[in-house]
Amino acid sequence: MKKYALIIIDIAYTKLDRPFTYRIPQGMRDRVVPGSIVTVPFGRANTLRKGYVIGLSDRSELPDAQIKEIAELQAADRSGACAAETAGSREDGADGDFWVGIAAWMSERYGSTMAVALRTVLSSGKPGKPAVHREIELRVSMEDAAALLEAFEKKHQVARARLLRELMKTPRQPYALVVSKLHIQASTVRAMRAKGILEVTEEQVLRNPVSLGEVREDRKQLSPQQQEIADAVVRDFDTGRGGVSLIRGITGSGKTEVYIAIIREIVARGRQAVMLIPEIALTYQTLLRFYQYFGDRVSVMNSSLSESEKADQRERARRGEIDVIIGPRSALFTPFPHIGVIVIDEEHESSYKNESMPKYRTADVAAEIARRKGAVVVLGSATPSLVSYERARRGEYRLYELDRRLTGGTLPQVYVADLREELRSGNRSILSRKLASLLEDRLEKGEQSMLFLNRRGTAGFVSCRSCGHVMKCPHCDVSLSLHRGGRLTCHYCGYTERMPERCPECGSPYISGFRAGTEQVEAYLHKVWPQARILRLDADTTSRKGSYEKILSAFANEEADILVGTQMIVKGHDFPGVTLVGALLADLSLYAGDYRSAERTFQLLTQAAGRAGRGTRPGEVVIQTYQPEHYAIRYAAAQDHQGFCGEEMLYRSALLYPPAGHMLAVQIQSEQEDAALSEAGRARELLSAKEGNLFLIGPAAAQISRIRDTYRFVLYIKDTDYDRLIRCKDLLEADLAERGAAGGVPPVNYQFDFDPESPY
DNA sequence: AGCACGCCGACT
DNA sequence: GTCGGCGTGCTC
Repeated sequence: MKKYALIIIDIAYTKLDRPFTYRIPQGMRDRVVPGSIVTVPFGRANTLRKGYVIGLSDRSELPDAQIKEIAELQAADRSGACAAETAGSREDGADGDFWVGIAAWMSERYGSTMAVALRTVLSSGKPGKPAVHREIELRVSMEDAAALLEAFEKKHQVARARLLRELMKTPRQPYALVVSKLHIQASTVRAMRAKGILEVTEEQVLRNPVSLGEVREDRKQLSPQQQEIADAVVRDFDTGRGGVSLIRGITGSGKTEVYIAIIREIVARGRQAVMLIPEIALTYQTLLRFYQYFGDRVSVMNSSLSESEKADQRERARRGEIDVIIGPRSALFTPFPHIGVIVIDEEHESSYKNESMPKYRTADVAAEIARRKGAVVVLGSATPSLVSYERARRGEYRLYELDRRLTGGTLPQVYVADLREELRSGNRSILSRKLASLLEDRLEKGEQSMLFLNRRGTAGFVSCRSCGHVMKCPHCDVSLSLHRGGRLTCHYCGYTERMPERCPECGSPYISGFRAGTEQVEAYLHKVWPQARILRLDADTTSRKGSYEKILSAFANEEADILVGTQMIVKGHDFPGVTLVGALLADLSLYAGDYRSAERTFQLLTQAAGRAGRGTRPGEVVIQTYQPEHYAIRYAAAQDHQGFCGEEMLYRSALLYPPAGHMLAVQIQSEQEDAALSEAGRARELLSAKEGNLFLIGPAAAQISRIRDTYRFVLYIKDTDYDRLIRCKDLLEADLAERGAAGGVPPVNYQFDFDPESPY
């Protein structure tokens, strides 16, 4: 029985990201194992903090007096201490070690702290975004505040004065923003709070749970094509060949049935299955099909579950009470005793890349878990990501095709409407003549249509019609967006202010928001076809809990003729009554300003086209664009994924973008612009000196050059060898640690993103 | 992330 | 002097 435990404290701070030795109390010695989550006294004040056990030891190099004792064993989440007793399996009893190993692999591969990686893996929570949002609020009148301010200034209490002055400008502000911007210590806030000058409020951050409606579906027989794929994957599992299989299956080709067939076989062999779905696409139809086969041996993880409910699911999985878990990205870390298969549906979806640290790609972590467990991975999509498709083409993944619709329906007829042409012939409306006439036709026939606008974000920015001044966030380099109730909000830091009556720049009263979007489209449609029943789906209409599902099921029940929305309407849902889909401005997503914008546009348009004609009637699609000759639009119209990939790869290869090569984005942040810039320059120097012959770009200011008064610079490193990029990351980290010891580090922060999927 | 330690200017 | 605030170091 080991006496000591090596523990990583749950603080996302590089200097603390190393193991600390704690004594295990007698009564806990048989239960504390790697992967255990514990509470330990930490620091001079012995404040109780969460920690993760990463190893055990008999003795310690430190004098015994310096070692503290573990206070509490919080959870034996991955302990494996009472794991299934199946004999002969090599990973038995070491499950905690297994997940600690995965965390270590992730922290090395993606350049995060061990604490953050362990948090992601062990508690299966949602790292990064806090569950509570703290705000500081002024609690005295303006007169009193002015008096206090004067008093503080007289006493040279500069920190308090700074904070008070800021609160007098804006009485309520996010805690994190204030503290970082004004260099205020927590103790200062606490002192002022004790005096009753301000109050710190905590708000629960709401998540929108998905509530499910009633649907029924019958069991289906697999087609020969489906059966063949299922058999091949199961064979890979049986022979121990393992690996990743990619299924390219057009919408309606029955990918879900293939997943179920594979999972059934592997579950029958005594192993468990993880079924991953994109964040918002958990459809009742999918769930029901799984229930039909696995009954109460299947469980669902979704964002509406509380932390304790999630913990319950994990516990059931660990005890072997369930065989299948369905859930988003985080369900990957479900502590099954013997994972046999991991399925990732709609593999190309962006929600599979974690946007906060560690910035992992789900398919890659899944492949690593599978490799270590002797399991298989199945990826499925109608429009596989270029990364996955290229790996399949190179033979790293196995590629399978499902190219027939099960319903026997034909592929939709796609038209491209040239908006320049429309303008030339005097049509200035949002609808091309083609789309307008088809829409008219559907309304007459009583069939349904979907119109979507692929713009990112919904609330428009506010600008002055007279001088062109755009309302911007004072702390971030972005424009503010107009929300309900006439408030302007910053999406990056949460800053809000009232919508001004007059332009702050020129005083003109003609300042207003552009709500150019779905609302405008809806109004236009209503004007032209007053009798048409229209539903609208965007961030505005779905801000209330459950309204997203409500709108979609109303449309599925044919309670409306037209559904207008942003890209969220093209994901996942199955509307048999829809025979017409219109992409109103296909170009919009082409201008996102990063190397993946063409790919995203192609995927979006192809997925949208797939929504038409899912029932028995054939569908039609109209893509409206100013650039009909752009290859993303041409190939989407032709529904030609392979063709698109071929052309896109030419471009990626020429510039060594992923998947032709690998790219590491090094983000260097500081509140001092010059410090960030010179640090970034230093990083570049160091890399070219030590590694040499690297493809370096920048440093340059990030696209959004300032967030929360923190300046952001990016340095890109491109190379064909991923491991070399890891070496670069290690090099920078080591240099930082070395200089930290010597005490010569400017106040900068590094963040790494391997093969970034969104622009910086 | 917190908290103690030590430096520096204002008030008894 | 010493009270009290603000920056710097250390945490098994």
